[in-house]
Amino acid sequence: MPLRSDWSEDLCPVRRGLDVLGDPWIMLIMREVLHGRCRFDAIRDSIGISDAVLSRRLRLLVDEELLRKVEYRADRRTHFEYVATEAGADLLPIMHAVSIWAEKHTPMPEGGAHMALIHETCGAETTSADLCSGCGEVLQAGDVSWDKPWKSTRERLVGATS
Amino acid sequence: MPLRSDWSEDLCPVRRGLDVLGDPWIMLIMREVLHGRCRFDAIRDSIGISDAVLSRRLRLLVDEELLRKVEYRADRRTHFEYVATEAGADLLPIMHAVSIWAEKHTPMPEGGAHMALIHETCGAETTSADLCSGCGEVLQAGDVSWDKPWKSTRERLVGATS
DNA sequence: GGCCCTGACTTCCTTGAGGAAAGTTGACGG
DNA sequence: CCGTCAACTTTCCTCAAGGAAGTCAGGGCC
Repeated sequence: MPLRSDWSEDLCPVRRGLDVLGDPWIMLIMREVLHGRCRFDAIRDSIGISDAVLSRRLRLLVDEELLRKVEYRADRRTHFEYVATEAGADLLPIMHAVSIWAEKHTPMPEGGAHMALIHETCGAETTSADLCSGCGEVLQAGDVSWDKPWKSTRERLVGATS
Repeated sequence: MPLRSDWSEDLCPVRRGLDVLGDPWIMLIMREVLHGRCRFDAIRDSIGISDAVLSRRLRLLVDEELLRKVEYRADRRTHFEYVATEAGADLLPIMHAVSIWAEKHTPMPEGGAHMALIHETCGAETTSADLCSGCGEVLQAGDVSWDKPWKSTRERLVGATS
């Protein structure tokens, strides 16, 4: 992102993190992948990003090892999909923190509703970003569902694949 | 940020949050303010941002009510400083989450060191973003210090001011 | 009163990011 | 062997983000 300097070598971890995460698309793409929407079209249609930008971001994310590109067969054809690495799945607490902050501090739009973060292991809703506020366990992508009442869905996230 | 669409009305809280936070400068500016570097010059010199960009971002942050601009007198002059609102101080868990992620998943540069997040209320280092992993209390900006060994500082953050 | 200083912005110019649409590649399937 | 589909990649255009330099408004000093 050359409109600003490179922060990947910065001593402060916040800045190093923002070097990758300080882009609004990155987090949205990772959210889709953690929701199991792993294919190019699925991601594009779901977040409303242009082909060119999505393509660039996916390459960046693979380079940075937040995603891995894998082949698989379906409909008797070879497809590609993107799966989260451990680094990618570990963005979960950041997404939770953003979500909790936004629910508290941005106005709820018409037709919106509270999105509950469910720790499926214990069944409780968590109000904390990285430790389940119900049972105290560390939250992992594979153990969490996001309950979106406005879509009537409760989707369990997909964790990292080795 | 009109290079992309406006997400402030989006039903998904992650997207609403990223509408404000999906910019690398925002978080850095807020970090400086929470560290007590509240004046224009102090922020600029500390994060290496140009005057124009800083000025725009500060206005945005005041509009969005993450910061409040206040006058104060020092050196027999009237100065301005920016202080965090509650919404601003509540970015703390996001910063912590980013910091924890970056320490785990980005390479530590030459001369870097682990930045410990200290919950001054109980004295323990926390490894969780929003609940102290030592005592379980909710982490508030005013109760946390960031220990940066590479600068030999341990700075206590400034919380929200009503 | 004139002059300089510092802090806090604006103005202006260049560059590069975002997006629409068209082109490309490599299987398949008919 | 031709069309199709997924998954990009490229091209081109526009617009806005970033940054250097200029501006302005107190305040102090002589």
